[in-house]
Amino acid sequence: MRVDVPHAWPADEAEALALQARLRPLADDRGPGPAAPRLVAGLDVAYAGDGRGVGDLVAAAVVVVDTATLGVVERATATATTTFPYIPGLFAFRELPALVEALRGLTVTPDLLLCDGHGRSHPRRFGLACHLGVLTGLPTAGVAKTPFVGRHVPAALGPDRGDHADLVDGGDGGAGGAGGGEVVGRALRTQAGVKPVHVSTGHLIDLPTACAHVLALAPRYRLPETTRQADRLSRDVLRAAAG
DNA sequence: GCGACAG
DNA sequence: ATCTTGTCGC
Repeated sequence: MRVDVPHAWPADEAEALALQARLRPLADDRGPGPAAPRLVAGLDVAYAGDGRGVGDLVAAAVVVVDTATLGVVERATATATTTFPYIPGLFAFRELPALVEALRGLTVTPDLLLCDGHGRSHPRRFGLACHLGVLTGLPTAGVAKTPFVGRHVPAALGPDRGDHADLVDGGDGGAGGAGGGEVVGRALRTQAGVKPVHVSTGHLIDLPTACAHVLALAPRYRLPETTRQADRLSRDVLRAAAG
């Protein structure tokens, strides 16, 4: 598929922050988004070296899954060298170049992109998933393994598969009932008795819809099949490219 | 000033 | 993210 990056890539933190401010208004929070996406793509990046600095070899992978069968429809990968360090809140500038290159190798256009990281649950409401949505013009959502911005009330999250609790940022001590605050995502239990994943919207989809798709893609494991497949593929490619 | 901090 | 031993459980 075609993906344009119509601007110079940030060279430092200040430029990255400025770009986020410029692109943030372009992220569309309106839903509902795709009600029954046929093709959902999972994206992930594997690192060699310490994984935090510049000059590290990385491998990006995109795996498109057919939601009707959960079977793999297509896979695409790309290797690159990092040009931006790992900085919480600026994660996209580290991973996007390789991910965009991998997406360009796709012959089909996914109906939804699921990122390994956050979308709206970000300090400036513009995490990787939002950024990738703006660049591709496709619906996107973030599925993160750990919380970033926003907390949920522990007691509000049930133990069963499908149980969920809002991730609230701001307001009273951080996880609020009536003290205001902003809902930036949702802690979603994809497997009974297992630690939840953190879902947030990226672009052109609403939170309930995003959670429904993530849950459907995770019938057996904690992480959605898309993410699992992309994670495995990126590691395989990195291993083949490095050692 | 200090701690926290997606992958 | 990546580096790793052992351990519990299906």
